[in-house]
Amino acid sequence: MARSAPRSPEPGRVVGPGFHARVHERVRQVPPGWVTSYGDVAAALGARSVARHVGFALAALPAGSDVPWHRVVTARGTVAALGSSVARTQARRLRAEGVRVAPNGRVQEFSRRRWLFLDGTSPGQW
DNA sequence: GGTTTGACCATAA
DNA sequence: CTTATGGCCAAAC
Repeated sequence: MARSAPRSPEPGRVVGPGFHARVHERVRQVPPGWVTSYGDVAAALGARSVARHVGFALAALPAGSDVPWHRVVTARGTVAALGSSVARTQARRLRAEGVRVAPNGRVQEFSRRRWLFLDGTSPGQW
């Protein structure tokens, strides 16, 4: 049988083997010009409480990845880790898509640009 | 195979 | 507004 089939988390659990891959897949669904939050991605995967792990999964992305990680901000609509090199890259890439980001990292009209993953399966629901 | 490293969120005071 | 706390664990080294 499959000697290294895509592992899945144990029943009742959201995080587990392959978690990073599932996070990346979700983030790929966010269209240009839209943003979402770590917690929203976590909720789409089944549990808001794992928002932190979504951050971990994005931090683990290799440079040059096709995952649009820059479209993921905090639940308060601000760029995370402000001041860091990734934050500056993120703000630049967002502005390039027409998303206005204030100098303090706040995404303007965040609630209006927030992508909600309504197309996906989210057991957790809102 | 144990240790290290990570970009969060809700709530309370 | 700030600080603290509990929730959460894979992947790379």
